[in-house]
Amino acid sequence: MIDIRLLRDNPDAVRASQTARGEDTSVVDAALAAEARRRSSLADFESLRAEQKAMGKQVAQASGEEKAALIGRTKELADQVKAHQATANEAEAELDELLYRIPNIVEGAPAGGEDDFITLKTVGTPRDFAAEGLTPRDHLDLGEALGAIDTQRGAKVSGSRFYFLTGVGARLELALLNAAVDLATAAGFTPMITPTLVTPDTMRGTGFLGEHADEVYHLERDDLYLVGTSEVALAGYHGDEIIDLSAGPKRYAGWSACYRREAGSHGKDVRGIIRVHQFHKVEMFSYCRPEDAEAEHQRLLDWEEQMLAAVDLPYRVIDTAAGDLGTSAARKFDCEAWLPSQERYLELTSTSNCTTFQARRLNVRARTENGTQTVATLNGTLGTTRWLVAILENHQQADGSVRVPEGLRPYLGGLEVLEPVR
RNA sequence: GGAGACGUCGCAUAGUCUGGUCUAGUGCGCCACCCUGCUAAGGUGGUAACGGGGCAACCCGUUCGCGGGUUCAAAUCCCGCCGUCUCCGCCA
Repeated sequence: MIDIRLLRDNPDAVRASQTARGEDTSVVDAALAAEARRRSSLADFESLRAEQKAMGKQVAQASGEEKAALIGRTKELADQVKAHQATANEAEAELDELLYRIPNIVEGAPAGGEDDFITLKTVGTPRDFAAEGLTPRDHLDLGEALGAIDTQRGAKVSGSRFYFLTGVGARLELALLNAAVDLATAAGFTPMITPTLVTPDTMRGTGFLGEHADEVYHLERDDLYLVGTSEVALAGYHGDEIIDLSAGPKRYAGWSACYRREAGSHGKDVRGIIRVHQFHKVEMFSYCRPEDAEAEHQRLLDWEEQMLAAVDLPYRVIDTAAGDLGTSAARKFDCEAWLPSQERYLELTSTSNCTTFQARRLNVRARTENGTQTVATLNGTLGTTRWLVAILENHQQADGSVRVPEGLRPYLGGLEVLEPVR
């Protein structure tokens, strides 16, 4: 939720943000009008309520006929109070509904849609397979030969977009995620294993029940949602709290399964484990003061790049365009690794600066010199199942084996090469 | 699944039976000042959040787990929900 004061003081900034995202600006005026209605109706209610309370005190002290007369008068007042309270509540709900439809204010992201990103840098050079006289095999070919990935049985057991990681595949994922947890721990993050089922309030607070509600699994009988990322649980972690940021940002590294319905992506990335309904992820999450958020965003990006370096992948960093930002994000950087089999870049990490947007709805504040202040939240990826795709493809060798990147070897008992089993 | 107890301003607790004197008391902690040659102890005052108004001092409203209801008036009475704990049952 955006800051109502910003809307009031500088509606043009909100309009500009909406325009950059390619979204409707009329909601801004509607929200302004609702805010004015809320304030006036609230003022009406409050003055009546004050009067009622004052008279209540007289009633308490009076007795006999005097009391009966007073009660007669206060009855009428009580009805008025009730009516005005109802009006004020309606105005409040109306404003809330409108505010909820305004995504976070864009901060520095390029305007436009999905294709209008800016490439900030490119790191490493994609292998020249042609020069090596090789046609790169895709991750599923490799994974099946290594006995690492089984999508056939995944589909048999759970349907399309499900898979088994088997043998060395399972070990490789654990190695990657453990390396991510270790990197995060060394950087001062608190490792966390989080709930993957959350309440509607938690899900709504993180902004995932807006436009992207279709992406989220919902358990009807229990009214719980399966999270698409541990960001959800970590954002809710300090919900309704006043936290202490005097010693710097609070940083958590969440390890969890993630669930996505992938509605609307039929026919896209159907092969292998690029786009699946369930995967694992280590996610960085940071609570910090709003004035520190931009610098923290850079730090998260830096840790992501350290992780990519550890698995030795060529990648580029892009500054996502406004129209491609999530509801909660003010700015987003993605790291995309080169995918040899498709000769394109594939998103491996994504770090968002949500400024105060999530924290406002979740009611997370910090104490400052002048009272409390809504904090900023940020998140970023340190490792996911999808990384295996890029690791297998980029480190494949002519004989079908796969070189284990240096950074993962300690997590695989020193194993240097994954050998085909057939 | 069954039964019971509980949920109050950072923590602990009073208040709920018997609605108005609750502007929610007290202790601890914390902050400021005072006193005391150190330390300990003591004294005085302050110490929730959110919203609205005001240059400001300050004023008003909301919040006693959440949501409804009764009433002129609800921390207090009624209903529903959530959470915590204890016991029983069932299952691993």
